[in-house]
Amino acid sequence: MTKARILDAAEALFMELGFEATSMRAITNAAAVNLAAVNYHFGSKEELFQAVLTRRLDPMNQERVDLLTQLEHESAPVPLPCDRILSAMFIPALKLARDPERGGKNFLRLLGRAYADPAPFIRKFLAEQYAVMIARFKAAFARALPNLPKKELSWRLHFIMGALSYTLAGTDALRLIAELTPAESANDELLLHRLAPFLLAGLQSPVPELSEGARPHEHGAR
Amino acid sequence: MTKARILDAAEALFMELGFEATSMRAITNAAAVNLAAVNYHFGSKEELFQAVLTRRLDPMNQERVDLLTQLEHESAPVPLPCDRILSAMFIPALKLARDPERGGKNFLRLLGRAYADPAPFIRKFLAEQYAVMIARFKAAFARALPNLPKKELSWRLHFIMGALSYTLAGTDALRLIAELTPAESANDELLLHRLAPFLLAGLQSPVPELSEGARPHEHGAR
DNA sequence: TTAGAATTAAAACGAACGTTTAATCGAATA
DNA sequence: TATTCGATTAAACGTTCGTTTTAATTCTAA
Repeated sequence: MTKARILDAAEALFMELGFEATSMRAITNAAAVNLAAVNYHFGSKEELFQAVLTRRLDPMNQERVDLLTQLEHESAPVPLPCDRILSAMFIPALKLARDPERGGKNFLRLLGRAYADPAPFIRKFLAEQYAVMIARFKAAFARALPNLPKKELSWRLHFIMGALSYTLAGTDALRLIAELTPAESANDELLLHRLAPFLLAGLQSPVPELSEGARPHEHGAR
Repeated sequence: MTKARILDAAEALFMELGFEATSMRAITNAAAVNLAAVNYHFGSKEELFQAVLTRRLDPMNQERVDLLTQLEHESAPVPLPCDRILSAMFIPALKLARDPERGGKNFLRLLGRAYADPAPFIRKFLAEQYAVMIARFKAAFARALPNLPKKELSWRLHFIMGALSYTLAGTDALRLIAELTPAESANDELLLHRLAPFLLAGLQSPVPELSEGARPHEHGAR
């Protein structure tokens, strides 16, 4: 199927080069299809990019919500604890990373990059794709952390999404900085099982006191 | 000065559009200089981009190292605690964010984006820029956390750099997701004072047990 | 004042970009 | 077999890209 070959080739190239730096000719060459095939099947380069993301992202986010719902039912009437909620976010990502037929790590790296892409159509698309899932998980966390102010929870969710997407993007630059071997940083399972406890500790940490002038370790800035 | 005007305009445009999507003509128009001026003064678009980053990044990382050294001397012979080490990373970034004359938030957003950019010359450049500073901070953390395995520390530093750069990049997309007002997410001081305790908790959390088959909450994957 | 270098200006370079057009193919339908 | 219609092809479209060239202008120092 031509459409699938284009999607596969585009996924790999967008991951490697980014959206702007990937040309239609590079995509169609890699897919061994005619140059016009992308515009015929998808309309434009932007729509192709969205199709590449949707193909994997939609099912994964749905799986996350379904898993969360299932875990909550198993735990009811006790609220699902934080670590189980986090696992409902991580496990579908992990399963996808392990499945080469669904793009595997390549797709997750592409996704991590897309988060930081300034192109408006990408930002808009991601916000729409994630809105439902994030709201669902935020509600779950709010039940697990009844004493955490909503605003603080929003911040911490923001940090979690940041660390997660950044980590999955797997930039080689910081890989070197952290002195991790490629084999280690390419092991997504190991990675996520290190990341989850790290984020969990931050999520469950006490609320910092930010009352006027009472910030810890002020060093004369301002 | 023509060079300075080019650097300022390029900084703003690279931040807003990314490297590939920013054209030389857009830069020189915004800077009100001739199109050829960039190639004359900087050689190429890539070298201009590196010049934009170096102008701010070099002094900031130097400031971080200097501040860390000073705090360690004040604390000696007791090892500097984690929260003070983290503050040596954050305070220079905060000061830069507050200083419009040094690019302010725009530059930090640009920097956060650069982390996720797949372009090899950017990755290479950043790795070189950060290598010294990260090594210096890793040594400081190792002294503060003598019981934490080196490899685990590498991971946690990776997560910290990820959350920090992602947060400073300030993507609008997830701003919406987290239901934070633009005013709130634009307040870098508030942001970093929320992020620091979050990361500190993760950094100081106990080492997770990852011995074979003893992972917490395994859910049948594999 | 003037020679010479530094800088700017305007124009053009070839290459690569995303997209479109028009012709052709291939298989299912009648 | 003839017809139809979606899929594919080759070619060209106009635009924009980063860079270079050439001429004019400005600045500096003798």
